[in-house]
Amino acid sequence: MVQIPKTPAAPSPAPRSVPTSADVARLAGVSRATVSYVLNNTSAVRISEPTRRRVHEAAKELGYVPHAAARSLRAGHSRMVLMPAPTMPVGLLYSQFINELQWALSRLDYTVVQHGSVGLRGDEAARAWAELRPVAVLVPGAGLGPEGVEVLKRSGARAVLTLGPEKVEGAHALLLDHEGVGHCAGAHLYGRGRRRIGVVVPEEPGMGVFSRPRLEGVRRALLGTDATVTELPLAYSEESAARIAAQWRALGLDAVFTYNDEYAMLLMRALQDEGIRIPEDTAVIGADDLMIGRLLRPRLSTVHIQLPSGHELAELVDTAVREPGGAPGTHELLGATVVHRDSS
Amino acid sequence: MVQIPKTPAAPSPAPRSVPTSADVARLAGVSRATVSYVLNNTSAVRISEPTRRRVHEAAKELGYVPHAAARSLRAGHSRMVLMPAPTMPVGLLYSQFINELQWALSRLDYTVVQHGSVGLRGDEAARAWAELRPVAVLVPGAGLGPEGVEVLKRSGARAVLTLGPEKVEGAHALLLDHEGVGHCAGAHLYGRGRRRIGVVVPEEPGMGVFSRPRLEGVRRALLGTDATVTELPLAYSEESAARIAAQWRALGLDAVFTYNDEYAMLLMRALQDEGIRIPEDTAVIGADDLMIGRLLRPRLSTVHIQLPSGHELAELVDTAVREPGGAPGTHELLGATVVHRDSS
DNA sequence: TTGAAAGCGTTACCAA
DNA sequence: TTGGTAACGCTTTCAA
Repeated sequence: MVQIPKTPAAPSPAPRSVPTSADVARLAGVSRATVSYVLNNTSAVRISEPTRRRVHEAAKELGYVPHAAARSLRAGHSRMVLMPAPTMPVGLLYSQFINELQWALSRLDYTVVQHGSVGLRGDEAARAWAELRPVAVLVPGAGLGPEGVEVLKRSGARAVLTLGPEKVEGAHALLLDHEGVGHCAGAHLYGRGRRRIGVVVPEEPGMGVFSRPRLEGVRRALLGTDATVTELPLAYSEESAARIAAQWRALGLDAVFTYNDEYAMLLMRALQDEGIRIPEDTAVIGADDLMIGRLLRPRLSTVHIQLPSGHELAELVDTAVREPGGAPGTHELLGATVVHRDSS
Repeated sequence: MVQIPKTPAAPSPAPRSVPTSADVARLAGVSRATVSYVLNNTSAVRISEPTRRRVHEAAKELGYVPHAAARSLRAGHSRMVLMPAPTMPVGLLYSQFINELQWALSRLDYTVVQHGSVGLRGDEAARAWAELRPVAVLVPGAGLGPEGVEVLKRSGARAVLTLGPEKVEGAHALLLDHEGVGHCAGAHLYGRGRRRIGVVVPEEPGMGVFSRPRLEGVRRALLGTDATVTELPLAYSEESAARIAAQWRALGLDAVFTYNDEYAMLLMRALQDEGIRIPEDTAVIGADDLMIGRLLRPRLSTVHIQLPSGHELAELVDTAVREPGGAPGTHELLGATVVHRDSS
């Protein structure tokens, strides 16, 4: 490898300034306008075939790539759909959903961008997003308040969608019914004859928005029955699971809802290592219906959450963008159903 | 909820056009320049305290958010670091790494953005990224060719880093030594006395770039020995795993390297369901050192990959941005080490 | 301490 | 069929 001293007489072409449409125009011997017409296939004007070719060749030769910022500045809008990048490791279910959504939105000619907003609280994050002037913002989880929505709309976002446990004023909300997930699990365990029911509450910060409603759902399902609910704080580590498992017999629980399948795997392992039999001594049910649940022995019962398909959600975004007047309060409740396997 | 007919006399303020710095200036009774000075804390110029206050108040009242595109258009550069969003579900290891990286880059005042480039092949993707004029591009995995790098650099990217199995001309490369991972695994199994060694090759499209070098690494480790290597095509589904497990005794293997821990879990389960004892009949080793490996019984041996810390990588990006001349060929080799548990 | 004006790269209108 | 030109929102130099 040749080390380059001071003078950039490198083998690779010297770092020229980046080519603009003006450069293309100059090289092709036409005006900037013509370049724009050709490269955008503008149908309103007809450009002669030889000219088109010259423009295309010039563009290719220079390695011209249009400047998105300039374009959207001129146009007054962009086709960017912004989502915050997940700030914590996210399950398979959700990451598949994201991919599907990105694909569907690309088909509709949107550019999907995940903004790495770490360490930004609520409104700061909203402002950071707003600087990019996205045409739509899709926020999973909680954390966006009504003020945030307002900031985004004021800065030109034609649609703000939330996908989370609670409705946010001014935004289209897709309600993930975490409370319903808990309710499902609780009702299922009760129906299987269990009465002393534990509920795992992850200790990882930020999970509270999801875990609390799930817990409440269990409580509601068991309201007015003779069943009891016991909270089980659990960190995602073997030590934490072992600690709980060691007290298990003392706790006297005959069932546990583990928040999700990943925590289920963690806890089941610890329980089995303690000699607790599943489901005879303790029934276990998870949530999210991940692949690992099917691979556990006994196979894990779980609560399946009916996420919208990426395609549906993409359509929803597109509609909201095209008709910003359309009842911003619309919301859909996403269902939960039990998948009964062998662990309960 | 009030349905809005035609006239947008909504309860929420009518969708005014988005406020610009000119609007702020008008409301505060100053010039646009002054607004810019105040909001950017420009030190070269001293603005009286009362004026500052008026500007800040006006900005807050209008909900003004600066327009990033206009700013970077004028400035001639941005602080955006672009990464392609992962196109397939990604392990815990990697997603934690991404988070750490995003955090570290934010600390250095970069905006991190993951671009959802689905269905775009190599150079198309590079062009799409180039339109956003990122100051740096970080590409995990394969798929970016030298032409792509050239496009990005020509459009002003001051640093292009790849994090993958092979070096790309013109880019800083962090080499993930997949071949070394396979070599580790192969050497380990051989050292444990195994001689008929299977290697799982995921059938999912796009994994070939990673799985092939891992396979080759095993081959190299066993070169010149009496051990044999058998390729085992496996899809990430229970059926596929069951199919392989059914033929297992006929295959006569005494060890298997499962590409990673997730495939290990899948295959181990199928083998155990067939009554194959691990590690007595067949030793198993995975890779990536995921949490699930510790939860399997027997505990899974695995190959740990030494990823750079997010902080280190962020520094590397920053350096590359500030000194674009700095030997674009630099590369680091990231090590792999065996974590020996009970499955081998 | 503040204001006027130029210019970043694009596109769209109007004139040639 | 093509070219000139203004405008998008912002920063910055120069002048007042």
